[in-house]
Amino acid sequence: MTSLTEQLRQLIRDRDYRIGERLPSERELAERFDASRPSVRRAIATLVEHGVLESRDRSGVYFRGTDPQDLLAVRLVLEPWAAAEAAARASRAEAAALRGLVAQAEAALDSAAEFARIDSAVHAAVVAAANNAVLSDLYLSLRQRIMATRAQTSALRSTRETALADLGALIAAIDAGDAPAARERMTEHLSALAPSLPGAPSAPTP
Amino acid sequence: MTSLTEQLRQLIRDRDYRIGERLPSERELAERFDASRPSVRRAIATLVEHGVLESRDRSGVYFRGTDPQDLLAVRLVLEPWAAAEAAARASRAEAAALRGLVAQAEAALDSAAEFARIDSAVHAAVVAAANNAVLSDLYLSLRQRIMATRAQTSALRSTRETALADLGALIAAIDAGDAPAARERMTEHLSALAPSLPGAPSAPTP
DNA sequence: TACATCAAACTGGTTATACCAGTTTGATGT
DNA sequence: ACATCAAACTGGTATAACCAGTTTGATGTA
Repeated sequence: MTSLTEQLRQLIRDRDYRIGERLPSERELAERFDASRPSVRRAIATLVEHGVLESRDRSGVYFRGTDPQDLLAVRLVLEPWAAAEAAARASRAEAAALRGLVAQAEAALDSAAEFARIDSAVHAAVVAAANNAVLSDLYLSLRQRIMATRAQTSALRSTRETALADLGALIAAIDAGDAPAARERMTEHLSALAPSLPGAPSAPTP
Repeated sequence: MTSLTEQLRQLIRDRDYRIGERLPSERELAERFDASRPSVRRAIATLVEHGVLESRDRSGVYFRGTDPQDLLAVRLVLEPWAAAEAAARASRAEAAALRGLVAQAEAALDSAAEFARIDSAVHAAVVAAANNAVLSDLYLSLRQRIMATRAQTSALRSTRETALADLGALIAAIDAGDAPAARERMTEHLSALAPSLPGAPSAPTP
């Protein structure tokens, strides 16, 4: 059973809405999802609250999109710090869970989609291990945006292998309680997402 | 004209709810605010989304509260970075708006409440000047929490004078495009909030 | 054909009402 | 004093209706 918010997010991703494009009306979405209009409104409100959609009175609901560079910039500020906090504060159970996730990632090297799912779970788990309730809530919002954005799955196996090595080093640093190393590893891992951004040079510009 | 969300936030602050305490039922709130239950539900949902409230099915709506230390820790990560970005990217108009706000703050030195309001506006303006849409949205969430928390107004005039000096230096750094200085000034300014936190030593502990 | 006009259809926002199924509560009987 | 249980209350959901702007497309005109 998937929530209506998730169904809506899925629709946005699958139809590949462009920024500023209008979604179907609330009434049509309700019919399509076989739900009531208030329920659809609630799902829309959630995504509006998280900056994914924009609702204009008497006009329609529009895809707001997210500037991938803005998103990555915020992640590069929050997540390395979260990793450092996790290294300093993570409980034994949280550390064990992180190691388990890395093992799962290794087992999922063959599937781009599955690997991406687990990678995402690692990020969330690191944030949770930082033990900061405000940060955890903020990250929920970031996840909504990350997931509504075109999936940045690493299509190449070699890319996934690099990512796995990054994650292993990151979790090892957290496990060892080495905050500076954890911060550095997370920064590296996230920076690997930059080249896939629109406008990033695939070859040096003259 | 105040929004229902704001009225609700005000209620929470004025009645000084304790963490975990239950709010009146949706039906009672609707009657009290002279609004419909769906409208009240929408306001509640907003505050739930922002981590201020928690809604338990068939039980009630509860004040979730915010750990002031967690909140300050997140602000100390995001806002100094935002200040640095603002220094690097702020437009002439944004810089002028910031200078205007500082002038307003100076004029409001005599009123603790008014000074707090302007100080809050300065933080929001600095974040806006960073020109990062994701950051701006996240900060909306932080503001909800900041405002729902017991107002940390600086009761003493001397404290306000110190804060004003901090702000002046901060805005000057942004104006000059000096990112490292802006970062440092924001860190200092926020750190001044720490001593008022519960558990902070008012005198050195032996 | 090209264009201005305008009415009808459609939009999100709001309210009212009713029902559901668990939870809480307090009166009841022992 | 205590266990029992029915009634009141809770948030979650659905249906329906109305509002007032927006959008759209058919219409009539030049």
